[in-house]
Amino acid sequence: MLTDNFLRGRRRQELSDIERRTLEDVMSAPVTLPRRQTVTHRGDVVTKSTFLVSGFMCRYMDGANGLRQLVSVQTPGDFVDLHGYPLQRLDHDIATLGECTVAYAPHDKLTELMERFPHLGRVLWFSTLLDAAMHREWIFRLGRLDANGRVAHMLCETYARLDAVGLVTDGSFAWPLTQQDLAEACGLTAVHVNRTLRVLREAGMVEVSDRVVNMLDWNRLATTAEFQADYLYFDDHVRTP
Amino acid sequence: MLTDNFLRGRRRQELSDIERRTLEDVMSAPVTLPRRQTVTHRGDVVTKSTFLVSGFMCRYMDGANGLRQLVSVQTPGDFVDLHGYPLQRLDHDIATLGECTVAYAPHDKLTELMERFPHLGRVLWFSTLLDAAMHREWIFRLGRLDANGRVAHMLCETYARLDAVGLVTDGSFAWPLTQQDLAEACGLTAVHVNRTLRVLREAGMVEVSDRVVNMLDWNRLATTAEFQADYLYFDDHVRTP
DNA sequence: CGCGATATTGATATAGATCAACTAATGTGG
DNA sequence: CCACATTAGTTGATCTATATCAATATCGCG
Repeated sequence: MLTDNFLRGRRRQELSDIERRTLEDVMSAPVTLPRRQTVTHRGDVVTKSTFLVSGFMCRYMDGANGLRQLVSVQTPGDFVDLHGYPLQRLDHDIATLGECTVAYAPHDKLTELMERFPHLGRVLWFSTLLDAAMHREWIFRLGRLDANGRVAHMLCETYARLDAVGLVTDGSFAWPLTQQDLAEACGLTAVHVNRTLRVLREAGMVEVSDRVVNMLDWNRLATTAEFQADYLYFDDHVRTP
Repeated sequence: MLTDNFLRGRRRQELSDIERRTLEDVMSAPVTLPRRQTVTHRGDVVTKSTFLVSGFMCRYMDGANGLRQLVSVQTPGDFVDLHGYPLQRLDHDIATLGECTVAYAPHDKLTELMERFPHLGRVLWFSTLLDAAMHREWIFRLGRLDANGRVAHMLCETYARLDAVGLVTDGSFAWPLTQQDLAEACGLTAVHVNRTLRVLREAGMVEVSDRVVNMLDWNRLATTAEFQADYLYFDDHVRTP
């Protein structure tokens, strides 16, 4: 099913078969989006939400100097703009990184669905709050870590999230971000990201090349990143109230 | 009523009288909390949420070097840790800045309440997403603005939020944050915040002294901050779906 | 083949950190 | 009510992480 990965990377919540099936019924047929394309602009009114089946997307804001600041990277299984359902209007842009497959969930159908399954409503709420938790960690990353720590933290988080949806093999995973993208995520320049990656590589912690990340020494990388995975809420399976 | 300010600073959503009254009934009697006290720690399981009646609170994360990184400042009318309702466990610490008055809403009662009033449920969801929107802007602030811009942005946001709940008089408002706090919010050192405030003051944009902020030139301050208030969702009154 | 996108490396500049000293205000115990 | 500690703010001197500018290398692709 399309939603096989939904909440697998956000697995705290279990969905019943009927909930899962109903959610699936609400989705449009999958659509392919080309790489590096902005699909929603700040201020746009949204009436459907995008479920990311495969590929990577990102959310970002434009700065006056022309550079953008990424505020999130979305991985398969994410409901990219579910927050647009209560917000109705977006405060940032959304773009694809690599080529993506997505399916759409119209908001009016989500409303019906949540009336029938209040528990599913709280699961969806939970999912949007997980994004907020990642935002907070992102703030920490920018505010308190140096360049090595920021890049390392970014890679640790991505590893953990992709691992949860089965997209890690032998410590390595596909990664469509360029050094420029990584720079825009970490509040650094592309040049400095390049040097930072060299440091991490020469230290034997991680290799990033050819759109593939190879985690060589998780422990040292996580230490450099001050990474603690608790904010991803993977560690327990609790039913929502 | 205690909740008079609820969603006044988040005023997109209107509550009916009955919703408002029911929400009020769920709240504990108001409690006073002393200044500069951590009230919840990362990892704590929470079974009630805190409604901030008056005063300022903040949420923060500890870095390895001992410094903390603020990830949000909460102002009167905010449901400080409503996200703890779906999340059940917090990924950050919560503390008071100045002295505060709060009231608590037990989570089991919130569940009942949302079953009776699904619309109110979406309003609460909306409220937590507003925090996420502020997180995103915070990421932008740290990733793309220099020290002047960061401090200016912080002050612009606070001004806008306090204005919405009627806590601004003649362009000035009470502000319990020390320069150290502001530094921990902006990813700067206290020394540099001090110099930054001097620059903004000498430029005639804003005066921060004696726990009071005086906005002297909103336009220039907002330009310095690249501040656009749309992410606070004040501009329109739309009913949730 | 040649062109745009990406990655890499070196040289230099700078915003902000760090270290240090001092002031002013506030509180507190004797 | 004083003596002294504590907290917050201010300013100067120096250091450093990262930005900026510039050149070259590599690679996929039309």
